[in-house]
Amino acid sequence: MASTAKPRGTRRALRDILLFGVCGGILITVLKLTEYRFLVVEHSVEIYGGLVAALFSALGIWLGLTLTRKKAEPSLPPTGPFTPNERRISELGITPRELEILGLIAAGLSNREIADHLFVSENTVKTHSSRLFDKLGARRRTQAVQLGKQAHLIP
Amino acid sequence: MASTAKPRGTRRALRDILLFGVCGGILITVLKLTEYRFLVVEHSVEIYGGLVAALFSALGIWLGLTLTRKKAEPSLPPTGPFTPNERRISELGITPRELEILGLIAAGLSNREIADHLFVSENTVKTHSSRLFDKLGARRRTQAVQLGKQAHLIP
DNA sequence: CCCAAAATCATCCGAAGGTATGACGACAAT
DNA sequence: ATTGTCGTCATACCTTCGGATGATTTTGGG
Repeated sequence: MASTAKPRGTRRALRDILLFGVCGGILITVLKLTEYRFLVVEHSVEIYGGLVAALFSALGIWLGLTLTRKKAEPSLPPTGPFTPNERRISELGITPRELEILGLIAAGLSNREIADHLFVSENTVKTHSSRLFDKLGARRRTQAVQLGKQAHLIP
Repeated sequence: MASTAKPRGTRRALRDILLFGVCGGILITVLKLTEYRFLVVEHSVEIYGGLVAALFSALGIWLGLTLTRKKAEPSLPPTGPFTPNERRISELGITPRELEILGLIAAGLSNREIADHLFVSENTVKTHSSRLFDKLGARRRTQAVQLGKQAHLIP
């Protein structure tokens, strides 16, 4: 509990302060560099700063977009180009029962509903799904569904 | 300006940019007074440059993550035939933010992760998703994903 | 300027999900 | 007969979700 001390209210303020500090440092440096070379316009430093800021924005956005595009999906074991259903299933050691439960999870059913649908106890469903998540490398059922579809384990 | 929900994102980005420029200008002024005292790092410009690069990356990532497609390029059609079916969206009264969160839920993210990704609090995400579930008629997030895909709200 | 919608954040609390561990029976392979 | 896998179930404990509610702020329109 202490590990996740989260002052939510400060998030926004923190952002602004961070922005302020960061751009301040950057501006200082750039100004420092440019000043000793071409800058002889001490009266129009503001304009120069604005220019720098614009350049920063452009490059920053580009950088951020590029990075986000890259790390879209961190698939773990798919070393091959394409692995069919059963191949991947046996690779991951997923049992038929677990696969069946994955399908029901993807259908949006709760553990309780799955248990009723399969005529087993809810604990059993939990055990299966736990092992399934472990094999899939998922922490949540939504993630398990995503990974399962991605690996063509389920339609 | 295609199907991207344009209304409030532009203004927000504008505000950030403006803040950027303004505090930059202020910093410059302040700098003008201080640089004649402490700034004696002319010999370590390289190190300073490295530092700037690091801050650069951080700022870039932050910017890219925040303004992912709020003010990005208008290249939407060539990416894919994904039609969010705005008819049903407005029918159900789903706001852009809620739709965004639905997408992240479908990606398998937890509320906490979504909050971090969008730079808002977890409570906010919960509020959005709660209303989203209500509008979709879903009781679980897995069900919301299923219904959302079924209604072509998400790819 | 005031209003409405949307977005933000918070707190409480019960429900559902997930982890860890252990156990038992069925069944196949060795 | 021993071993291993699979399916089943349980108990305890913690985390995450989801509902309900109220509040504040931002933003766009009249």
